[in-house]
Amino acid sequence: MKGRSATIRDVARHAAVSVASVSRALNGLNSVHPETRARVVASAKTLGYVPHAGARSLSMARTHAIGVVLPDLHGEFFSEIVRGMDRETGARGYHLLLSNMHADAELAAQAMRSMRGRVDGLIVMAPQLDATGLDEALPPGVPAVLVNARDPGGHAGMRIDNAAGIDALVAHLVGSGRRDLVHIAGPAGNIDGDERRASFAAAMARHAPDRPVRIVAGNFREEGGQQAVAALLREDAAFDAIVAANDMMALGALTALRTAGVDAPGAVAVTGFDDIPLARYLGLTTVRLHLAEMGARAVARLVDTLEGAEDARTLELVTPELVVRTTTPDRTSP
Amino acid sequence: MKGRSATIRDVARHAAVSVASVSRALNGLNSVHPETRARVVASAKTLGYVPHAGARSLSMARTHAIGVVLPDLHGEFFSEIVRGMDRETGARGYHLLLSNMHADAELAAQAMRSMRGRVDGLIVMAPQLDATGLDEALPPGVPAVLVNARDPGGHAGMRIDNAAGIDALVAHLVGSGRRDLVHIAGPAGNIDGDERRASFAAAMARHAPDRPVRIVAGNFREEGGQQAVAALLREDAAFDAIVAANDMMALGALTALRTAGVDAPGAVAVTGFDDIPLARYLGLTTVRLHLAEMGARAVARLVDTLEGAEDARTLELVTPELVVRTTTPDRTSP
DNA sequence: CTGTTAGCGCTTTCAG
DNA sequence: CTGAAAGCGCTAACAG
Repeated sequence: MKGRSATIRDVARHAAVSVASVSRALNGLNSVHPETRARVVASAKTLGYVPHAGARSLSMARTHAIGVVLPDLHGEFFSEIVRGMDRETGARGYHLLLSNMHADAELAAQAMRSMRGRVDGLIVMAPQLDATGLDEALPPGVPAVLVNARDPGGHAGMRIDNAAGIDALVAHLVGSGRRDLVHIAGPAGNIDGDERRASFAAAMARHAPDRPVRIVAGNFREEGGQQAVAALLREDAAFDAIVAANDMMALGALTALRTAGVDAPGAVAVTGFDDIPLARYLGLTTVRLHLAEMGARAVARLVDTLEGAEDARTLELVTPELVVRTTTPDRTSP
Repeated sequence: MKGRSATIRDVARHAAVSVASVSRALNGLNSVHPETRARVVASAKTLGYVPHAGARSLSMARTHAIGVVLPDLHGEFFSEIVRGMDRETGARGYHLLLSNMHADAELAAQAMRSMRGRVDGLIVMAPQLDATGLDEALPPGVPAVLVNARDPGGHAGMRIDNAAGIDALVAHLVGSGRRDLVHIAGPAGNIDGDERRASFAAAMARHAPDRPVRIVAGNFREEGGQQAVAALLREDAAFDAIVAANDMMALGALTALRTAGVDAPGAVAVTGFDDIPLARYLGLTTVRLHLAEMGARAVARLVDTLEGAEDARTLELVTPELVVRTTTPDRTSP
């Protein structure tokens, strides 16, 4: 009951023209007699003809699809990025082909290979893969842009500008009268964690050069924030602001502070990083990432190079936006 | 500098065999002399040969990809579903091809057509498309499963079991000693909103047949919950439990109640629907949707039919899970 | 076990 | 303006 769907040949036969003419007519080439085109279009419609994208791709050596290799769609993070990519991809007339790559580098390579002939370019989100391991995995001749990779090597790359984010936070804190900031770091080895930690030191040097750079360990999780505060309190440290490496730790810090009887935004201000939904709800001052925009930019750059533009194969940063809420009240004015 | 990547023919030449043998060797067909296979594998490796998936698909009439047509990746909702699909899809050796369809039915149809020859099957998330409009849009001969569609028509479908969710909530409330429940409904016209409203009446009939069915209008947003409570308070209604059609409205209701001086979980219990992250944080009793599981099931069913199994082309429901937290304290025991 | 030969469905010279 | 024919890269009979 399901006679295979009509091919271009069926249409040609029905319209009594050659397949070449059908192709030309349907693709809007100008060298087609109006009447011929009309006949073809009519035949196509009555036969319910839909071009076979696969065949078209093979013949044109162009799939109009871009592949995305990512660790796991887990959490707000990746889905936001993918959302931005999906958007841009649709706007440019491309498709998105997803493939999640499990931590293992070998599987990652395989995931990429399996896309050859299916996509025109690749976007790789490989927090764990380094540039060289990537070069081996990347199919030769396939343009790629690396998102959130430690080192894009000779490829185009997209990253969050952690330094700018931390700098904005520290500047804001110092500007609101805070003097003794301490940073709750992300897990060592994590790209963003590492960058934010380093950036904190740099920001302190710039905005409060006379103050010491205090950093306590964390893990990006809520408990991490609580434990960090506990440690701080235990050693009786003096501090009036906490710059957590992400929102979850900031929340943990906030609750730990309050349950310990510390006047949370009053005596010690708290900032996060990411601007997760909960942050808005709890009034956490933080930094918004514009993940969707980053995804969109990745696609835009890739498509541009696919369509002939020369890409600088450089690392492009997307700047986070400071979002001031209630956990960092101003102290400079009475 | 980028000599086109090696084809099967290059490998054949290099290994001094026919392309057929290369194909057989590389695809693990048994009818190949071990030594030949070894030579082929070696040649493939030295040439850096990666099979061209597109060509393979065309020849085999099988893409091993499934297309997903969805409104927009916005919010926790869709990304969770897509995540589940991505998982299952990877496990089954398939790829996911995304394509977001803007509300317009014509564009939706186009999105689906554009996938012909690119995918073996389709998963359509079309809250707004009805079954008939879908039948016209669906490429003929392409198996599809509809997720969250009002009426799957003659297709396979997946949906959240709203009735089961509401029933569990009402049973729990009545079981904890509540008598006067009121439902804050979702926007009229929304599938889930409508179903939950109807289910509320049904659940009341079953668990508290002697009580009236009270329903106030809402819109799935936080303000909707606040306004609903305001209206309730204004008319001096007597109620000891609110069953909101989703978590956001439950939150709105909760805060409205509290700012109005009502003892929130004490005098009136509140429940939501969805189990968004915020719900856990605020201790909201609600119902968890298992969205990822739904996505995975959709893929599983589709792949099964693609691989020959007979699908019942029926609507399959995924049951939500009651999550009791602190907004519904027990009142039956002192 | 291996090679030859048709295609898969479409685009694209190259001649009319 | 139109048609015939040669592929795109790979698989799958069909003969050896």
